[in-house]
Amino acid sequence: MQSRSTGTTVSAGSSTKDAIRDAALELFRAKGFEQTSLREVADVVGITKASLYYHYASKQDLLGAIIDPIIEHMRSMAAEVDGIRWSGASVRTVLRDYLRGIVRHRHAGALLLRDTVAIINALNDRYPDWVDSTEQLRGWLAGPVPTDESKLRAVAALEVITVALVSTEYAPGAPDELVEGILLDCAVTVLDGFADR
Amino acid sequence: MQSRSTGTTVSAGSSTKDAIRDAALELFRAKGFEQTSLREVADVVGITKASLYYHYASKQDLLGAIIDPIIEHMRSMAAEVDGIRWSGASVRTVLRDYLRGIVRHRHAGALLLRDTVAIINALNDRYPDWVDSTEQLRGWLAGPVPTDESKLRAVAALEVITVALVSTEYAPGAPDELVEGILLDCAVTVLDGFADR
DNA sequence: GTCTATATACCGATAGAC
DNA sequence: GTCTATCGGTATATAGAC
Repeated sequence: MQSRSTGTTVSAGSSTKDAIRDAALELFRAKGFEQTSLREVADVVGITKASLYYHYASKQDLLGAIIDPIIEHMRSMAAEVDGIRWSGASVRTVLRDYLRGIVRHRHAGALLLRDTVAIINALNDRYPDWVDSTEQLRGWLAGPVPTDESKLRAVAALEVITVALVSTEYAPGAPDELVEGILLDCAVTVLDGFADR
Repeated sequence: MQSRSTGTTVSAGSSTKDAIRDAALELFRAKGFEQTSLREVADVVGITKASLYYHYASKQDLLGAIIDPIIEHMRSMAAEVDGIRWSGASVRTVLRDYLRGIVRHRHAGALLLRDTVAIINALNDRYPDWVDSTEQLRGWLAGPVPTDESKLRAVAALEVITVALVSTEYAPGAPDELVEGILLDCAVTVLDGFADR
């Protein structure tokens, strides 16, 4: 659909469309979605705003290209959890899988975490059931007989997971395996109320 | 500076200036700071946009009136921590005080948490050293000899504390004392790596 | 203190030439 | 696929009457 064409220097082996997406992610993360104009994105890429519209039909489309993968990950986790019996072991497995996906989509996740209001406002037409997904996962983690305490611990555990999104800022040298191990331990501990190692 | 004047019916025992601040906080929380226009705020209060500018010199001024108290709390915690020797007991005390302040400024805190990028962008002139404050608290919590693990655990512990900002959404019936007790336990546990109760 | 009216600027999006 | 030019809308902020 997109010919590799002649050896133009848009970006190392990447199309203009991808270059726009990458530049937008960087700017959205630094300045926020609403605070970033498409003119600024186009300037970074080296094209005009009108050219950008050739590749993306709207600003929401561009945001969708960035956010889609991590939203899909969250949605699939919520669906998967529906058929899993709650237990100490399955809780750890679910949190581990969730954490791994978060790490994989780290950059988009950091945007989603820090600019939640603007992004949800812009994309609640595209993802009408995203809030329900997060709610479902939270409810499952709180256990079959939720109490105020187990609900709060579930929220706290998910909050701990999100630290993976910004781990490179605070522990730049730590490899992903270490980050995943520590945060999974923290999240499980928060849910249980005591460590099980 | 602001005469109580005659008994006008601006709001129950409150000035117009306060009514503007309260309406703005509610709208900013629901729609985000940048997504909320001063015209909308003025409409809720029942005045025009021009009248609003009589009370607040700019949109940033209005945001500052909302955010100032919690920023000041964070700054004072960071300053206080500078003279405290790090220990298991002092860590718990600091986290408890921090958590109590967060609960006290819950509404402004929830705005700050969910619209971080927009708010920091709007107010980084007014609070040039706010990021340093949070960094200082985080560094102290990580202990006298920080490792990648202790740094990550410090970030995670502070992240757990922020759950207090949205606790009323997920555990509406829980009293503040219960919320504070649970979250303090979670945060301390995350920092230690095992419970100490 | 509140109003109407307006200045100024930028935004997202489109039209149409090349 | 990229450009120039522009439309329609809305935003913050101000001027000046009452």
